[in-house]
Amino acid sequence: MTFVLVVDDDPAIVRTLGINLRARGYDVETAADGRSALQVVEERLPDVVILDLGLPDLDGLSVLQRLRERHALPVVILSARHQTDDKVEALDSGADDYVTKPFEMEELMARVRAAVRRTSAGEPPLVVEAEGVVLDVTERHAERDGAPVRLTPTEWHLVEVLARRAGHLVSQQDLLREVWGPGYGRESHYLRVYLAQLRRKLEADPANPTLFLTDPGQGYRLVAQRSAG
Amino acid sequence: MTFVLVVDDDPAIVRTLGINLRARGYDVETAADGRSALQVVEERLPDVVILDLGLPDLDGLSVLQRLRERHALPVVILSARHQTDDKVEALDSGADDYVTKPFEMEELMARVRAAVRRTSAGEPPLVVEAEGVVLDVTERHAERDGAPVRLTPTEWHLVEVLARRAGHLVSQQDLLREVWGPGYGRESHYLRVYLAQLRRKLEADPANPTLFLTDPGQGYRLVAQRSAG
DNA sequence: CTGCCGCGTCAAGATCGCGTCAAGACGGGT
DNA sequence: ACCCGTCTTGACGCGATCTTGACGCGGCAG
Repeated sequence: MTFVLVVDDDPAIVRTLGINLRARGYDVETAADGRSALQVVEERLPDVVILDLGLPDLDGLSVLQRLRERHALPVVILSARHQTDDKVEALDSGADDYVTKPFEMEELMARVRAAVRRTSAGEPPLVVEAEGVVLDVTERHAERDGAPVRLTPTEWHLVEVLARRAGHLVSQQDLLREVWGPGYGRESHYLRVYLAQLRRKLEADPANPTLFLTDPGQGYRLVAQRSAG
Repeated sequence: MTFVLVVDDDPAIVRTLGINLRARGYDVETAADGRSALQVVEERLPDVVILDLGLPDLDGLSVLQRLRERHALPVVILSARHQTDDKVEALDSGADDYVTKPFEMEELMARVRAAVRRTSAGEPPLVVEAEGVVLDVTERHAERDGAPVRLTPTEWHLVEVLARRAGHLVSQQDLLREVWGPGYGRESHYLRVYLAQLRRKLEADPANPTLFLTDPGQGYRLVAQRSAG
């Protein structure tokens, strides 16, 4: 999923943008000042940044430059300043686009799409590993002792949810809701069937699982470590 | 030297842009209609195109689309139409930027600089190769065992998205969104038809594909290596 | 000791997704 | 206006996958 960082000190704008972006299937994080924006970039490396120039702490331009020093990710400037000089300076500082407030939501969305399309970063790899078993979730590739193992779509979906919280307990309800959709939550039946299949395919001894553990009455956990992709 | 193609039917604009661009060290060619614009692109392959939407012969949008069918070069739209819908449509058709007339010369220059910077810094020519099949995405030239193969615009678009992540899984949703535009994502139908066509044209044995692989329920992947352009 | 509940297992029928083919719609070029 | 290539849409068969039901086991509480 494409991950957008929205940086603006106006809560109303942050909110509207958040709603619209999420409605279009983006994952959204927000920041109200330059400092936290840079922090989010370091921690979560967005696919695209929408950046307001008028921030309380740092000048928007210096945020842009700091950002450009370390990352190539696309930046769309969103600013109340409509002077030509401002636009030129921002664009020459590395901005990919410059939109003035007030703005049309649809246009901004289209410009964000264009910016993302150009770089098309793709998803960050998610790989977990334990006891000779490798689960590359983004590539949908599984191995046991070096031999490839085929998993079905639903099995992958389940593995994905468990792998995201590798090592931690995931409740049955959460699993059902994430894999089968909202409206599910009581069908623990499904989980039993699929966990059995996953164990049969991946565990050394399916009867005594060490990878996919059951917390009776609670949920399941995947005992594995995230490894570099 | 950076080579700019200016397409506009208004001689005054062409002239002003020409002067300003040349003063900044660009090599400039002009065209007054869509037909000659496409011709120049074929012959001299500009680094960037400034394209007016209101042309006498062809719709500016179709020029853009035709251009996109064969080349990845950046296009900055310059248009009198300032409706949001027009902008959205152009940007989603592959435009890199959209500037409305009347425009500030300095701003346009900055946007052109930004467009050039992005692509020149960005992607090298994209050529993938495997099992006697060569796919030159930037040049839009395909070969199987030395014999040229014709691909349609949509087929190329699909190949381009797959080739960009050669060897990696690309989800059905990503493919649909990138090729058919945002708003698509559930029409896996299209993919089946087009993948079948690509296999028929490129695979040694279309019934047992080795190039365009299916991950059932997930997406497709192109098994090929990037080679020098 | 006994009944109940949640878990794991297995198997069978229903359903879904993929590949294939072909007909109609669309649009550009002449 | 017509022709051609391309894109969209529908139908079909087949194999893989999902759902569903039944059963046994073991822990726990009464």
